[in-house]
Amino acid sequence: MAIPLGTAQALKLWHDVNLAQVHGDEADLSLRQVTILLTIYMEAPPHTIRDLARKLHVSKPVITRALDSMGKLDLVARRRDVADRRNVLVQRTVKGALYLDRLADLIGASSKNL
Amino acid sequence: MAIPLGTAQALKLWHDVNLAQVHGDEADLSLRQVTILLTIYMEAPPHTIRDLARKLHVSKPVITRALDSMGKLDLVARRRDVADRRNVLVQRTVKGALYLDRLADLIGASSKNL
DNA sequence: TAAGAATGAAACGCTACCGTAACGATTGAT
DNA sequence: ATCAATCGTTACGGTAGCGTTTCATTCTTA
Repeated sequence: MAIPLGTAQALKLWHDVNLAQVHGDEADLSLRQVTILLTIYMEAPPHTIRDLARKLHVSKPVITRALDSMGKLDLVARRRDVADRRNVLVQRTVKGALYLDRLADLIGASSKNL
Repeated sequence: MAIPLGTAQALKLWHDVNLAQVHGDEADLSLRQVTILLTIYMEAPPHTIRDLARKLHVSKPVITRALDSMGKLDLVARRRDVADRRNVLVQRTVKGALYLDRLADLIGASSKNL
């Protein structure tokens, strides 16, 4: 982006995207959940519960529960680490990728009419 | 903004802002709540519960409860309409304006390092 | 191999949100 | 003057999130 967003533009962008999310039929995730989802998809694996908790400065149960919820929605998947069976590796799914694609589209589209 | 956001940029922006929100000590509002707050501050008054509900495509109790929560935080204020005492006019507050200022700053700052 | 550390999950109590339905207050119409 | 319509709120039952603490499993190391 060439020009950083001014106050009014930033708020309009935020408003438009949020409004579309509220309108839409998508499951609307909590702030923490989206952040976790984005971290999983934007940073390089492997992602363990502990790593995610540390990155987001939240407790491990927060991550576990968020993965429970998003797992039910097929947005992420869990897998035991075969090397160290204490670890759980969080993995991406097709539905999760699609979800973020749509989110990105929404942001991109909203950014066009500022 | 001169150049609309690409997929990776959009998601990075979203991630960074959300992460800052999760880290921060601010009360993190729900998706609906922020949307309501933004609507109140960006669109011209008067704002009634019914209008807000219609704009966001949600039921009136959702608005009432969101105003309850945000009212406790002094982010918005309620006032009876003197002309038609059935109506409640939703009004802005200093704290609400500051909250959105900080949000806008966050978005603006994040938009700089894309 | 036995003791300890580390990991993720489960349990517990709490708070808060949602959708639907019912309600009191106020206004407008007949 | 009533009766119906409108407005916002409250009540109810249900779901889901949070923080903290506790637990079972697995690995490490002494």
